Amino acid sequence: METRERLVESARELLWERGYVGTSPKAIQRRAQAGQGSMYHHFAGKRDLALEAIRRSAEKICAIAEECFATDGSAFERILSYLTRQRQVLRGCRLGRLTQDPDIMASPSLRQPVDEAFGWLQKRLAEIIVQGQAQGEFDSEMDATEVAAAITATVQGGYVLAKAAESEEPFHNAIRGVLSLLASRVIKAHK
Amino acid sequence: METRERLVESARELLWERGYVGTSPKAIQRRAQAGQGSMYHHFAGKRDLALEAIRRSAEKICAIAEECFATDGSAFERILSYLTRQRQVLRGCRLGRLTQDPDIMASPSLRQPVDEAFGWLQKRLAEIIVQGQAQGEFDSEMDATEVAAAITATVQGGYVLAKAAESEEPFHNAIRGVLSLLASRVIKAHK
DNA sequence: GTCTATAACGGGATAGAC
DNA sequence: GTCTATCCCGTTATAGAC
Repeated sequence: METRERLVESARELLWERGYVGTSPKAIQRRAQAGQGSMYHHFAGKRDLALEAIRRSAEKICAIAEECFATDGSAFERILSYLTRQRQVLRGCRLGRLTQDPDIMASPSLRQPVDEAFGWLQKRLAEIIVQGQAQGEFDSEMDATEVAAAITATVQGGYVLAKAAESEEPFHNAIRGVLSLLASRVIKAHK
Repeated sequence: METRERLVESARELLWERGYVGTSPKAIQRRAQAGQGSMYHHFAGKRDLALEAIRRSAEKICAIAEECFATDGSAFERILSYLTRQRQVLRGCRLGRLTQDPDIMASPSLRQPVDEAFGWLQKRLAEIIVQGQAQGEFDSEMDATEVAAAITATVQGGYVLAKAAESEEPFHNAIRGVLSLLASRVIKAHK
């Protein structure tokens, strides 16, 4: 891997592990096995490198989610596929953790990719719910936007509870909980 | 307010705003209008002061939740009271944000109060759900532990989504979403 | 109890040689 | 492109005077 690429990947890992405030350029360089000079040659500074790392993480997260959504199956099954996909629960969400970082939130350009990814995710889930309703699978009384937000929030909150407990259990409990609630809005008569 | 007390309250505010890694002793002193010497007289160091601040925040959060839970009303109404209580949504959760802090998670003593508070919250919600089931209010098929985790996670995740969007909307959407899902498990025949 | 001085260290970046 | 030297500042204390 070239130096530039190693720098971005190292930044992605450290942002995940320690956040923006907790990550120093020096730490990124060490992990990437690159010198000071290399980093400041390829990037204007810490912020610039972080921006690229965050953008890439946001793209990947959306791509992985879309893989789950694009499977064929009922709307419920597609949501199930997303909620039960493999995750490194105890490491948390690469994007969610950035929302707790004061420097990220203070910088519109750094916050933007995070905002867009969560916005896209909720919109996509809402679309799937609406499709399910159109096909008579889901109770049409359900507010798609609200339920989509609840699902997205459960995942993010699940990570928080898992970290607090240093255990994956509360995460999986939360996912099963929201899935069971959602399952009860599936129309029984549906095929 | 005495100096010691001002230091703890300042630490609470700064931990909320900037987290542990992002908060320096100097910043706490400035906010508390206390000198270096005062801080190191009353506390062994940054960690020691943070521990007291975190413990206090955990206690307060549990106390506020219990106020909501202790109101009379159905199980659903008590949960509703908790979920719709006044919150400073865009500032996030004092405890949830700490789970994203590498230094907090690396220190058992700093993590403990956070862990206990979330554990207590989930246990308490599960109890209320079980009570609701015993009284024929909630569908008895529901797994109380899982739904309690889902509710707790929705709140925490709602904060994350709100911060990302710099808007309270996704938080309130998520809360309404989980409430509507929960409402559909209330037995209609119940008085 | 509170103050100031001091210190060792790391963060974040610039400059210029190679 | 990458390296080393250098810089200024903030962090997290400790020491001792008042």
